[in-house]
Formats: sequence, C-alpha cells, structure tokens
Amino acid sequence: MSEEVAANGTGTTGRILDVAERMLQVRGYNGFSYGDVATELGITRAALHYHFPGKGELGQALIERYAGRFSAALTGLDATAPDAAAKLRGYVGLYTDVLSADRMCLCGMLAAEHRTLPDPLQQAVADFFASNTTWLRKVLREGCADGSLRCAGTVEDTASMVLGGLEGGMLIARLDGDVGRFTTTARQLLAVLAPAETKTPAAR
Amino acid sequence: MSEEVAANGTGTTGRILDVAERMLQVRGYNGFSYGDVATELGITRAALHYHFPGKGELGQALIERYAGRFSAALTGLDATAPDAAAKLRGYVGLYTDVLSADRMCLCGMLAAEHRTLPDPLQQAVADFFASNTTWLRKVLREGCADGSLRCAGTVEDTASMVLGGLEGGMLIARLDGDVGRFTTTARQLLAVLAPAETKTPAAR
DNA sequence: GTCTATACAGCGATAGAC
DNA sequence: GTCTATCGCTGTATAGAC
Repeated sequence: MSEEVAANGTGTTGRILDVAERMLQVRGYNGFSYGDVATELGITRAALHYHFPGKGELGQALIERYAGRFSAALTGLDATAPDAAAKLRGYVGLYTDVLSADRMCLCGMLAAEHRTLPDPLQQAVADFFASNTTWLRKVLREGCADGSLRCAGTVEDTASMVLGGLEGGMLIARLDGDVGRFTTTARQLLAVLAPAETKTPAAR
Repeated sequence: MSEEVAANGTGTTGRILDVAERMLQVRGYNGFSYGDVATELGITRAALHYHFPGKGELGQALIERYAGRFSAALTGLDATAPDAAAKLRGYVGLYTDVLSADRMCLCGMLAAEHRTLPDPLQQAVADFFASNTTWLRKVLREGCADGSLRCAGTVEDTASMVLGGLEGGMLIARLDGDVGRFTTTARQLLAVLAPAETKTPAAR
C-alpha cells in the first residue's frame, strides 16, 4: 500500500507478489495458502507475514498491482491504436495473453469467490470491473463516431456483453486449456461489432 | 450415485444436498466446509461423512444433480418452445433464475476453481459444458433452418460466445447483485442473433 | 529484515459407542 | 442413522530470538 508498484522479481516482496499472483490466478483466493507461497520461495510462513501482515493485505496488494498494470495497458492502447476497433482488438489481446499463460483473469477469479472475500478486496474487484466498463464504453462511443465499429444496442449493454463474453470465454476455455477456442470466440464477439462492410472476419 | 435424483428437502441426504448446493454456488468449492453444512443443518460433521464419505463425493453428487436438472430443463425447452429463438430465450431464463437466487451457475463456479478440484469433478464440469455446447449448437442450427435466428459466424463460435457471455455476465452481475444488468446484457446477446427484420428488441 | 518457535482454530476423515 | 471422541494435518497469525 505504502509501496510503489513493485517491479517483477526485484526483492523478496516482488518475488512474493509474483508467486502469489500466479497461484491466485490459477487456483483462486481460497485455493492457495501462505504455506504454498512460502514453500515455493524457500522461505518460512513467518517471513511472509513480515512482508504482508495477513492474506487480506497480500490480496489487496495483488489486486492493486494487477489493476495498475491493466490500467497502464489501456492507456497504452489509447495512445497507440489507430482507431477504436484497434483498441478493442488490443483489449482482447490482453485477455489472450493471460489465458496463454494458463491463468484466469485475476479479477475474474476473485469475482467468482466474491462472497468469501474480505471487504476491501470485494471493493477493489468491483472497482476493477467498473473502470474496465467505463473504458469499454468510451471506446465503443469512439468507434461509433469514427465509423470503425457498429453500434447495435446501447453502449452500456454492448460494453457489458464484451466484458462478460471475454471473462466467461476465459473461464470455459481454461477448462481444457484451449486458447484457440477463446481466440475464435473473441473474434466472433468482435465481428458482431464490426461495421457491415467488414463484417466477415475471413475477409480480413 | 446409487441413489435416484433426490427430491429437494426429503430426507437428510436431500437436505444436505440443498444446503451444500447453495454454499457451493455462493461461496465456491474451496469456500465452504463440512463444518459449515453441518452447522446449518444442526448435525455433526461425522453425520455428514455417513451420507457422503468425503467432500469429493459430495461435490460429485452435487454436479450430477445439477447437471441432471439442467439437462431435463433443456429437454423441456425442446418439447415446448415453438422455435429455436424461443429455446434460446428459455435457455437465458435458466441463467436468470440462478442469478435471481443470488447464486452463480454451479459449474461456472467450479470452472473457476477447476485446477484445485479432484479429477472426477474436473471431468464432470468439462462434461457439463460440453453437453451445453452441443445443445446450443443444435439450437443454432435449428434457428438458421427455421429462420428464427441469424447465423453470422460459425455455429461453433456462436455457441461458445453465447455460453461464455452468459457465464461471464453472471460472474460480473453478481458482484453488485444487479440482475437487471444481466438481463439487458443477455438481451443484447440475443439481439445479435435475431434475424434482421426483428433485430431491435424494443420492437417486440 | 528474516528466522525459530509456537499458538490455536479449523479442516477432512475415521473408529467405535449408542 | 447419528452421535462422541479423536486423529493428523494445514490454516493464519504472533512473540521474540538473531
């Protein structure tokens, strides 16, 4: 909390975050323990408690770091993508990267376990999705304006559909580690939003 | 396993299943314990072990019952819905019912925790989604034939998109218990599949 | 700043009385 | 069929040595 976003791998704190993050994304918050993390790092559970007083604080640090990285990636897309459709493709790419590492979206995982989380974590997860939704709505509005996207329903519903489709797609594709299935599903989702003249993804 | 699908509330076994099912859907497999179930039922953990030798067996029984109920509902839709579009609306209704009870889809929850589950449960979850996907593909093909649905991409990709969209939509809507958000998102998803002349859901 | 040692609650599970 | 009693293990967490 009082610490700047730790760079990967530097220092014990950073290594703890890296290991715990992977465990959280693969096994869920209730599916890993201080013991698991400590064993993999070759340190003691007590040492972990030095860096993070409790599992809740560790969880908070993980969400903060993840959300920060995600937010930075969105800012990067805003800066580099030529149009709204490209931003959206980049957004899908963020999800594909996570799934390719055989992980679930950290906040998607926590969303499933939401009812079992300490209050601050519940809030942080909700905030993550709220800011994602806000960004998506902005991009969709942009796409309607620059003509790179087709807007069938409301921007609100479409943003929810995209977000839900990607999270749910990951959830299911991860069952048999089929990244290809996720990719084609996501492409289908994007095709729905493509303007009429570019509708068929094969025509790309 | 050796028992027919228990009717809700009859006998201790049925009451155990009802309570455990709710806990599994709300808190996840790693988020509830034998102790939680026993306490709520006013029995001891040991009594639970009589009915289900271990948590894995309880989990298997829960999936079997849930999948059986779901499968029966799909058969019911096949028998009563006038066309493919109506079947699809009925399918969405199944999800809405679950979310209205403030629960996550049982198998969607288990999908998140997949890597931590005993092997038989992993298999059962995969089977659930495989049979759902098969049913959805069949309905989509029907819809293309009877003209009640529009088929933009492949049937495979569209089925995955619908399944993922609904599971992911539940996951996120449950964060703030906003059933309305799920409903409109799902309607948007269905609107994408509606034929051109009936595209706008407001025209209904 | 990291470890040893320890506490204590909870877990899933079993044996055997009733 | 349900209980008491108990097991061995793991969970998070703390106090204090180094």
